[in-house]
Amino acid sequence: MLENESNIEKEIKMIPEPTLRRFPQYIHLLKRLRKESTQYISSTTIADELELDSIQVRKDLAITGVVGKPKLGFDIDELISALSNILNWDNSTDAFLVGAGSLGSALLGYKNFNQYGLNIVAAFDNDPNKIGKTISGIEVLPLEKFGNMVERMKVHIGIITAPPEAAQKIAEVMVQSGIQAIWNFSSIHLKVPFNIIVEDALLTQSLGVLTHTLSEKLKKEIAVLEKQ
Amino acid sequence: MLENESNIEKEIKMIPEPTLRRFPQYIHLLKRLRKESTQYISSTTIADELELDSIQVRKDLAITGVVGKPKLGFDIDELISALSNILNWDNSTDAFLVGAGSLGSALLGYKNFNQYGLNIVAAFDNDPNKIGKTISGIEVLPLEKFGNMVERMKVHIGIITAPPEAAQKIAEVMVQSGIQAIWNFSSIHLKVPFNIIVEDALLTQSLGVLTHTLSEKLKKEIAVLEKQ
DNA sequence: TAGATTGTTAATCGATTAACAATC
DNA sequence: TAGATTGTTAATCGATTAACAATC
Repeated sequence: MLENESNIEKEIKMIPEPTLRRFPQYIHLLKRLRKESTQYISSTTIADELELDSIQVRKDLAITGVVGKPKLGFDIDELISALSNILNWDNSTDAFLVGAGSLGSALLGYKNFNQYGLNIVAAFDNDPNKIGKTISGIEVLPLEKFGNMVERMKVHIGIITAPPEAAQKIAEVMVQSGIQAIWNFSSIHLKVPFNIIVEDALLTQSLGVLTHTLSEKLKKEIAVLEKQ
Repeated sequence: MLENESNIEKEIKMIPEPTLRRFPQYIHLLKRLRKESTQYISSTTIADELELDSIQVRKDLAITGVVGKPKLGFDIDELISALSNILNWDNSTDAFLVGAGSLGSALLGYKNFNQYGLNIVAAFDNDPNKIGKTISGIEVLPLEKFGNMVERMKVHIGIITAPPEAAQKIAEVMVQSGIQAIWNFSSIHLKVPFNIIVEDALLTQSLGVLTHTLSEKLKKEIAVLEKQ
C-alpha cells in the first residue's frame, strides 16, 4: 500500500520530454550490449556510444529509479526493464491504422513494432481498390467499420497514414470513436480535444533539417574554395 | 557584390534547431492556405492553426527576412518561397537509398518527397532476392555498386532503411563513397566523422512518447476511478 | 484616428552542463 | 587504499514568453 502510493507519486512528476525522447535510444543500445553479455555499463560508456554527456545520462537514468554501483555502473537488465516499463513497451497495445497507401503498408509490414509495445491489428481505407486486400496478413477494411470495431475491441491507438487532405477528418472520426492517442504520419497539424494525445512522426521535419544543413554545408565549402 | 556579402553574413548565424524544425510545419500550412486564395496571413492565425505562440511565430518568421505589414500580416507566397529556400526545398537533391525492405519500399513509393527537395534515384541491397527487383520504378542494385555510382552521379544524400545490425556498416560505406549527409531510419546511433551530417528519423522515439503518454493517461484515469 | 499587427528588447523558464561530495 | 564512478546541488545557457514601442 505504501509502496503503491510512492509509485503514484513518482509518476505524478512528469518526465521532461527531451529525457523521454532519449529513452528509446538507451533501450536500443542496452539491448545491443546485452547480447555481448556485459552485465554492467557505466554512464560514461553510454554517453560515448550515443554521443551524449555522461552527466545527462546519469540524470536521465536517475528518473528510472535504478541505482548504479560506483566503479561498476548500472545493471543493464535492470535498466532495460525499468525503461521498457516507463515507455510501456513491456505491454502490447493494439492499434488501428487508417490509410493503406505505401507508408501504411510499410508500417503494416514492420513487425518490429511489437517489440516496442505496438500491435497493429487492423487497417482501414475508403478507397474501394484497397478495401478487401490483405497486406502483411492484415485485411484492409472499409472506414465505416472503424467506429464499431474500436468500441468492440477497446482499441486506444489510431495511426494516420492517409494523405494530408484526409487526415483531419480521419482524426475526428477517431476521436468520436473513442480513440485516445493518435500517431500522426500526415504532415498536417491535427486539431483534437485537449485530452486526446497526438504524437507526430514528422518525417518532413526531419527531412527539412537534413536538406537545410546539407545545403549550408555545401555553400560554406564553395565559399571557402572561392576565397582561395 | 555587397548584397552577396550580406547574404553570406546572414547565413553564418545558424538557425536555432527548434525554429528550423517548425519551418516545415509553416510551409505545409501556408501551402494549404494559399489554395484558399488568401494572400496575407497574420502570425496570430498561424499560431492558432499550429497551436503555437504568436510571438514565437513572428520570431521564427523574422529569420526568413520576410517583413510583415502591420494590420495585414505576411505575404503567404513570400513566406513559402523564403522558407523553401532556407530548407533548400526549391532545389531537387538526388539521394540513394540502402535497404529495400518494407520501409525502404515505402519511401521509394512516396513520390511526395520530390516536393520537399528530395529525389530518390537508386536503391541498393545485398539480399539476392531483392536485387534486380523494381520497386516503384526504381531497380534495386547490389550494394557493391554503391561507391562507384555515388562518385559518378555526385550524390550527396544517403538514406538508410536497413535493419540495425547492418546500419553502421552501411554508414561507413556511405562515408567512404563520399556521401555527405545520411537520413537514418534505423534505430541505432550511427558513428561517423564530425563533418558528415546525420539526421535520424527516430520513429521509435516518437512511438515511445506515444506509448508512455497513453499509459500515464490511462493510469491516471484508473486512479481517479478508484478514488470514488 | 483607433486599433490591429509587427518587430525588438527584456524577463522567465527549463534543460544542459559544471562542480563536488559520497561510495564501493 | 586509490581511483573510478555515482548522484545531487549549483551555474550556465538558450529557447520561450512577456512587454511595449513602431507602423500602417
